Parts: sequence; C-alpha cells; structure tokens
Amino acid sequence: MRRKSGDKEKRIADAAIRVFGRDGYHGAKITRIAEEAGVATGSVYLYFRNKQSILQYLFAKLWKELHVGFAYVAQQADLDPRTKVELIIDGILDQFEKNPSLALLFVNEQTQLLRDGTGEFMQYYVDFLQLGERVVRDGIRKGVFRPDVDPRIFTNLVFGATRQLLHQWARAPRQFPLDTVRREIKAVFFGGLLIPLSSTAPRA
Amino acid sequence: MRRKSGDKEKRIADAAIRVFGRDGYHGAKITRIAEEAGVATGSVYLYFRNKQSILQYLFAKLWKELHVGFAYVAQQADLDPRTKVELIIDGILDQFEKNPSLALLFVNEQTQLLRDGTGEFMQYYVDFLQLGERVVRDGIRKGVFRPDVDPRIFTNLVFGATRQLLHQWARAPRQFPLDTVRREIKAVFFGGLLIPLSSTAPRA
DNA sequence: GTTAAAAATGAATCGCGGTTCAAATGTACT
DNA sequence: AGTACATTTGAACCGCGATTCATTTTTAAC
Repeated sequence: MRRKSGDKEKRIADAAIRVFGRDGYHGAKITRIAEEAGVATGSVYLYFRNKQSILQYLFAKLWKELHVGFAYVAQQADLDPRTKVELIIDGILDQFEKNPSLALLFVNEQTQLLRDGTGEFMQYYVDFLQLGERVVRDGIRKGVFRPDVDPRIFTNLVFGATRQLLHQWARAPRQFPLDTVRREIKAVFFGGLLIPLSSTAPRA
Repeated sequence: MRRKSGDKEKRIADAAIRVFGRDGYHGAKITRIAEEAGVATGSVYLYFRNKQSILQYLFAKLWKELHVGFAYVAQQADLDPRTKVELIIDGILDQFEKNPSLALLFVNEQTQLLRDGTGEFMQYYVDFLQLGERVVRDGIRKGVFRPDVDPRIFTNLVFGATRQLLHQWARAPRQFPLDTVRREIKAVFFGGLLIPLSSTAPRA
C-alpha cells in the first residue's frame, strides 16, 4: 500500500487561492494551479471533484471561520452593541490582513457562487448577515443606535464598504494601510461624515 | 448598395446587458445575445470586434454618462458639499433605477475589466473617484465635514456600500426598495449609526 | 429591370482547457 | 527482493462556444 503524502490537499488549496485571486475564476487554469502546487495536473482531481468544487471548498472554509468568530461575538451578553460591531469589522479585516490573495478571491469571485445560490458557504453567508442585523437591532432597542436606521440595510452597507476597501487594499497595499482603513470605517459608520450641529466634539 | 438597418447595434447592446447581467460575462453566449437581439449570430461581429469589446463598450457608455453628471455637480460653486455628496449618490442610483440588469452588470463584471486595467472606461472611473475625493476635501476645508475623515477612503466607502446595495436590490427589488436604500445610505454616511451623546436629536 | 456592393445569415471551424485514464511509481507487508 | 495495491503522473481526449466565411438577401443607383 501507500499513503497520500498528506500536505498535497493544502498545497493545492493554497495555490488555488493565489491563482484564482490573480487570474480570476475563469482565467485560472487547472494546469497552472497544479504547477504552482508542485503537483501533476491529474492529482488535482484526486482531492477535488472539479474546478468549481475547489472554489466552493475555499469559500466554505473562509466563511466557516468568519462565522465562528461572529457567532462568538454576537452571543456575548455583556458586550455593548457598539463594541460588537467593531469586533465584527475587525474580524473580517483580520482574516485578510496576512493574505491579499484571499481578499481578492473573497471580493471578486463571490458572485460566481452566489449566481446559482448553492454551496455550503451560502448557509454561513446568510447567517452572517442575519447576525449583523440582530446586533444592530439590539443596539437600537438598547438606545445606543439611531432608531431610524434599517438593520438589514446597515449590515449591507458595512459589508459592501468593507469589501470595496479590501479590494483596493489587496490591489495596492501601500496606498491603503489596513490600520487606516480599519479606523476610518469605524469612524464613518459610527459618527458619520457631518460635524454634529450642537454638541461637544465627539471622538472618532 | 445597402444601409445598415440602424437599430441593430442598439438591439445587440441592450440584449448584451440582459444576458451579461443574467448569466455573467463568462456564462453569456454570443449566440444567446444574438438570439435575444433578434439577429443572426454572425451579425454581432459586424458591430463589435469581439465579446470583450461588447463589455468594454457597455462600461464606457455607462461611466461616461455617470461622469458627465458628476462633473456637472462637482463644479457648481454655489452648492454646499453635503448636497454635492447627495447628488452624486442620487446620480448613481438614478442610473440604475429603471434597469436592474444594468445594475447587475455594473456590480458583477467590473473586475473583469479592472483586471487588465485597460479600456476607455478606466479613465472615467478613476476620474470619478478623484472627483469624489475633491468634494469631500472641500467640505472639510469649509468646516462642514469632519477633518479626521480620509477623503479617498470615504469615497471608496460610499462607492462600495452603494454597489453592494445595488446588487441586493437588483437581485430582489421587492425586498430593497431603492427609495429606502437611497435614504438609508445618506442617513448613515452623514449622521452615522450612533446617537450623538450631547445634542438635540439630529435629523436623518 | 438589372446590376453592384454592402449587410446579414448561420453552419462549420478551430483552439482552448477541464477532465480522464492507462501507465508509472512508491510503500508496506511478507 | 517480490507482490499488491494505492497514489501519482501527464499526455490525450472531447465538448463547448467564440469566431469565421461562403452564401444569400436587401437596397440604391442607373
């Protein structure tokens, strides 16, 4: 007999992140992924059913990790809503901080999977959005957030804004330091753009 | 001799918007576009060099129109910065209000063109972002906007958030009425999520 | 009514790349 | 030091769909 070398699956997955991220799902060639993984073309099919399933696997893994973090934050009863929102934003950014390719994949190829609405990751994705809604709704109930904000729309606003900046950052990390991005997202979403009319200056 | 029937180019372009929007750039088949345009397959190539150039044409047209509106708004000396930002947001939403397919195209396939960084639309795109920055910077100088907001990041935040909601709206117009979206975007970006600590309740 | 040239057609072509599979290779056990 | 069987290989296969082009249709000029 003979045992699978063990790290091949991971090597293929990592290479796929880079190639999908660089060339896009359709531009990515299986042969290239195999090459970057240091593996024969056919070997890819020992670990994944087909091209599509590689992408599905990567997204399922990614969203599962994000989801775990969110669920943990959301259920903490002693955290105030504002901190929860901050931690969720941090959670997303932390996930990509060390891996620009993953960020590009995340931002660019999600539609690829969203289109047919299938796949394991879908469940985590909708769950995440609902979780965000609940946190906002909770904040409103506790009188910390504005009552005229629509929780579902707000969640999408934050998510969309974060995606866009993640994209810019991944394309040119120098021009968009993640720490600045992090700070600005929070500042804007919490405090808004306008200087309040009648109050002492609030902090960012 | 014989003259081109004249409306074929437009019929093809319109069909392309629908098919690209529905099936995505790579899922879209030329034969299908021709069919929906009521034209033979080969005719598509009388009006466009190839598939890619159809997408380029559509984006160039779209961004040109957006850009014209923005440039007009931005140069108005008598408008206050806040109104300018509002008008820019309105400009984007107006463009898609009557055409969900165009919105899907806009949101999903931009990366397709961004990837090789070429194409006529690129020029209008970067110009638009710079224009947004200038408006924000102007607002800060006039003391209307918070000075600690980074204009470039803010522009991307608004743009990303708008894209995401446009996407949700186009997928399910019922669940996300554009008027609500419009109002919420402005409310959040101007006023933020938090209830100000020491002030009379500000308006949305 | 005839002609000439452009416009339109759509079946055939052709290359690309995802997928397969017969052959080669490595490993454990005897 | 050989056998059995799982893993690995990569060249060949095959379908799909963008693009082409020989043929047909339309129109304008005479």
